[in-house]
Amino acid sequence: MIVNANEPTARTDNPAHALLDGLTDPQREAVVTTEGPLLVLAAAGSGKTRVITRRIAYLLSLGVPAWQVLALTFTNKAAGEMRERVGELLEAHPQRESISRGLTVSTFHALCARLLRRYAPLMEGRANWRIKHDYTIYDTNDQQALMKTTLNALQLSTTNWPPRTVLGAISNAKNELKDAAAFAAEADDFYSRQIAKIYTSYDDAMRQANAVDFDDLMVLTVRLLRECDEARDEVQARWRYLMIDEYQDTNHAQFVLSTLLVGNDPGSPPNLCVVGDPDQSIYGWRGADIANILEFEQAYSGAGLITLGQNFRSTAPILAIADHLIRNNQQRKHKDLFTTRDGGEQPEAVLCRDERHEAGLVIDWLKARVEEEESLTWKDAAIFYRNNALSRVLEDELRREGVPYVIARGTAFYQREEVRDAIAYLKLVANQADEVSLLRIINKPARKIGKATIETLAETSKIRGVPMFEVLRIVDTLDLTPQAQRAVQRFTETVDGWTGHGTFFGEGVAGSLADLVSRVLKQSGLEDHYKKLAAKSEESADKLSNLQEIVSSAAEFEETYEPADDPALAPDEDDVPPLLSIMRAYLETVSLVADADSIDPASGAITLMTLHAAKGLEFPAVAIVGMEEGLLPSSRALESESGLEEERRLAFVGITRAMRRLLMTSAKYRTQRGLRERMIPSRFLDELPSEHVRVSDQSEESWDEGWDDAPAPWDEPTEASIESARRRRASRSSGSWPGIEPGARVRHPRFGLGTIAQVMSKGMNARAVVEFKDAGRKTLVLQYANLEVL
DNA sequence: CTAGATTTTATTTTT
DNA sequence: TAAAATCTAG
Repeated sequence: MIVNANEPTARTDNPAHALLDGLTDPQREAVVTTEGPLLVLAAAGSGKTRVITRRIAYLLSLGVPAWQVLALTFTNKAAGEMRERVGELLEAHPQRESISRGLTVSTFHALCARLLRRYAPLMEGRANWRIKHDYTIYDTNDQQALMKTTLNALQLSTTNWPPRTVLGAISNAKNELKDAAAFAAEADDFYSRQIAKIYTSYDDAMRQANAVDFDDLMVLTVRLLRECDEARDEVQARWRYLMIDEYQDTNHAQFVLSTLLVGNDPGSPPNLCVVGDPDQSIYGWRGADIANILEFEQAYSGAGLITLGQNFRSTAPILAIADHLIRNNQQRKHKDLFTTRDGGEQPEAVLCRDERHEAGLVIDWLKARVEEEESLTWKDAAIFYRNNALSRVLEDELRREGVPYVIARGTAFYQREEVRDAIAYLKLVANQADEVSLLRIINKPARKIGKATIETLAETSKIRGVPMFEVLRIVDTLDLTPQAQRAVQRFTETVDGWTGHGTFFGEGVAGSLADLVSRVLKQSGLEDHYKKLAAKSEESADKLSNLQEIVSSAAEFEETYEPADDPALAPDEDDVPPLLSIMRAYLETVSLVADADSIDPASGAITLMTLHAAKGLEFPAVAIVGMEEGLLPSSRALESESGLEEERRLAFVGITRAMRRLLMTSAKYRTQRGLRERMIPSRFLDELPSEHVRVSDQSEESWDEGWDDAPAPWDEPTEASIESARRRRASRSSGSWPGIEPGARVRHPRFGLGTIAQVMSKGMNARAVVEFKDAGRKTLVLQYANLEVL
């Protein structure tokens, strides 16, 4: 099946050498070069994972103690997979249990979270050290909530200072290891001075809440290892071999972190092996610095370089179009991609009518592939898209057709309102300084602590510099109505009941995590709240069952949880109640889940995911939808050349996931946030070599089937229609629909002249019943957005 | 203070 | 379209 250009290594009796079986020369080289810094440039599909896992197994079989080996990835899924595959490779080994004990395979973020838990006490009391060992991790939503309060306190409007934008600027600074003071020192214009001010206040609020964001995990660990000799010495004495996967996605902070973990003493160069592919760098927007990989050899003197160029994954035509596409990137060092898998079907590109047509077509295509090829099943098929919003139509259609599918959205469960509420209660129990969580749930469900009361509490907390929860305890001294004071007191008593007044011991305190969770759900009133509503709406019934699911998830976590007996990773928790320590571990895990983590290759279903989540995976049959200007490349990325090139790499990543069959689609019209728009096929489709792609235009087929309010395909956009679309959009955002009332004459792009018979709804997505005399007196319910008033 | 209705606004990718 | 913000009636 796979014909290897290089002759495979001969099998020997040495178990270590069995690990080299079936590897090409450069692959084998990468496995056995265990000492010193090494850069492995691994092209898409070149057996990168294979090399890393064999390398780890090889090290262990040579007698390197597992606890000296550290492998870092970006997702939990990648880490789990790596651990599993190393285990499989060692299956034959006589002492496989003992030689792999203590091996650390982790994500950057989880490793940092652990190191901070462990060593934070050593840093407490140092100037500006922000956190204690019982800190909370804030996710994007928490960050935004805190940023909103921060901006509010600074009297800055969220219109001029959008929280996302401000947080983005701060995140960039943190990725460069610039703290608020350093940022302020460099700020030489109004805008950056303002950001510096916000950055300072935000960090202040984070300190107050004893919380860190994702970037802080890196920043604070770097500071810890730089300033605390004890921590650094322990860590460096321990991990002697470090491997980093997807190195092209590391940012500056992660670069510095990796040198701190293993040291970079010219006298004894570190055993640091990094694996990556500049052509698959797709996280530039998150601060990934491609210089890390390009300048690796300068950063580590004497570093080795191995290039893996042979592709074992895709057929020749697929590889040919990927190669052709990526050659359009100017900022790139050319790399030869080659395969020995000759033959294979041509990739296809199809122009569809609209997103529904596209969804149906893609599903039909995948169905046909599965029917045609015996060895193909649903689980071998995947659909990729640029943004999550594009999955909706696909999901609808898949459900309608009864095709099994899974969607890679590991975070979805924890993003639900009711689940976030429950987690917020737990976070508050774990860290009472956590103001974001407190504010989230203090009046949820409603317990008569209203806006005015909360404002007084928050203000008092600000003025006195006391955590808000402490203010709740002295509510009787504040100028509030007796009712409000009672309500607040009852709330504090409830929370104190869960924590046993901070002791986590005694009567009424939960005995297990699951027990605590179910108490919290009951006594907070959250459960009752949804129980009451469950009979009325399906949504509430769902929410109720989600709450139950948290209890099960906690129980499951508890069952599989083993406290690390690892000196560098286990927090010093002799005097910490077990319940508290397991809850912290649970909250940490929950905070660090990623979408890609939920992908289960064993499920018998089509996988749907974003192009970003697809990196590192492969599927026999792949469809990429929404290959349109403004989508892929995304309109945001079009602002810069480097942005465009990153989009091209994203397309490259998508294409190179495909092993045998590939379909790319674009739609002529697409409804985005309720507005139907004319789309232009992606420039990336034009950049593909025509001799290797089968292109077809199906956008004008079977028009009578789809009787919706779409513009007719033969209506090419004219200046006038573009202008009227612009006006419609403008009037839509201002919320007014001039002249739309019963009797008004209107024109619809597909159905022509008509009269409004009845107004169904007003506002932004207003609809009306319109009668069309010309089209056989048809009466249709249409969106105002598509009507032109005459 | 609460709950629901109404209006406004924002849209990429994620640890 | 969907989420967030704002308004309104009880």
